[in-house]
Amino acid sequence: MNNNSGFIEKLRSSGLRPTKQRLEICKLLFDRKKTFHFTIGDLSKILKKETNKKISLATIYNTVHSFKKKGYLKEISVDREKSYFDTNTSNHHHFLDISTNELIDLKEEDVDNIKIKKSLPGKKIKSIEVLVKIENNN
Amino acid sequence: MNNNSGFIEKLRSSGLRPTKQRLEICKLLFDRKKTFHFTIGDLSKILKKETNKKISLATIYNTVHSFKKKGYLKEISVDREKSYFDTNTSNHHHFLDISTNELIDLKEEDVDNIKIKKSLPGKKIKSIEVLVKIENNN
DNA sequence: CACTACTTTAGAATCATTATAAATTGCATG
DNA sequence: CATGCAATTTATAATGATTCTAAAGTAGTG
Ligand SMILES: [Mn+2]
Ligand SMILES: [Mn+2]
Ligand SMILES: [Zn+2]
Ligand SMILES: [Zn+2]
Repeated sequence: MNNNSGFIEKLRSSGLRPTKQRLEICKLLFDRKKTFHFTIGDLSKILKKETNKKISLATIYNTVHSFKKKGYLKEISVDREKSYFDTNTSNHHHFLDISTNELIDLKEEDVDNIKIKKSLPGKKIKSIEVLVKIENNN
Repeated sequence: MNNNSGFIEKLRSSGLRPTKQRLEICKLLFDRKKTFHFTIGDLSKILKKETNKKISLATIYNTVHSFKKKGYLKEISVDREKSYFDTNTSNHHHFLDISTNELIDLKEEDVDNIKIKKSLPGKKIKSIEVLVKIENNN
């Protein structure tokens, strides 16, 4: 979908220099068809396996955080001891499979539109997200 | 609502000895009309202020975790860097005020019943919870 | 009172994340 | 393409919330 020079453009256009570390991480994160949900620990392991060049852990943290700041990643909090990042940055709902700890996107059409009948004075709604915890049958 | 001897009963009946530390924490957590959402840091501060006896931090952690295990508290993950506990242990929805970092319960009638139209083979739904992020108008 | 298991506690250990500061790299400029 | 500078990477140290440890204290039982 996105080729290497696509990523170079993307990074440049948001004021990030296209270093080889960032490009490596871009390829891993964004060169796929389905949403990718990961923790920084996951990402670090995958980078170790799938890459010959070694990227320092500090750089992985730095990169994920700058991608988040630029809006290329979204952080999802579903469990105290795991912080997930999501390549799908739109507002969307999730299954959380508590048997495997896996996050799965729900599509627009999988969930009825949600109406919140309460409002608080001086406050407006910024986002509405549903988390559906699932587990193995029996 | 719940008096001291009520708490003693409650603790005994779930196999927890009613120590003065636990009773102190019970009074603070459960002797109120509205749901209480707190972090362990919050709780620790409040205990320091509102109590003359000093309860060690380890005990606060121990107590909150055993109350959670016994089903008297529920843990809510809405932000990586804060883990909230909730005295409302039912499945329910929340506002999260991102201007103040405050969690607010939504009542049953505040949110339409949610239908999930997708299902995964071999998996069943355990809970459905909505998080509505709100912020100050302008 | 005496016994035992449970609980509390101070302090140490852990571990994910962040900070630091020196070395390296991208890139603009001439 | 050589130079200069800011951005970036990196190894390492620091941080801080949580958990662990093991010793001292306490509740319940008879
Ligand atoms: Mn958890
Ligand atoms: Mn956050
Ligand atoms: Zn997602
Ligand atoms: Zn609540």
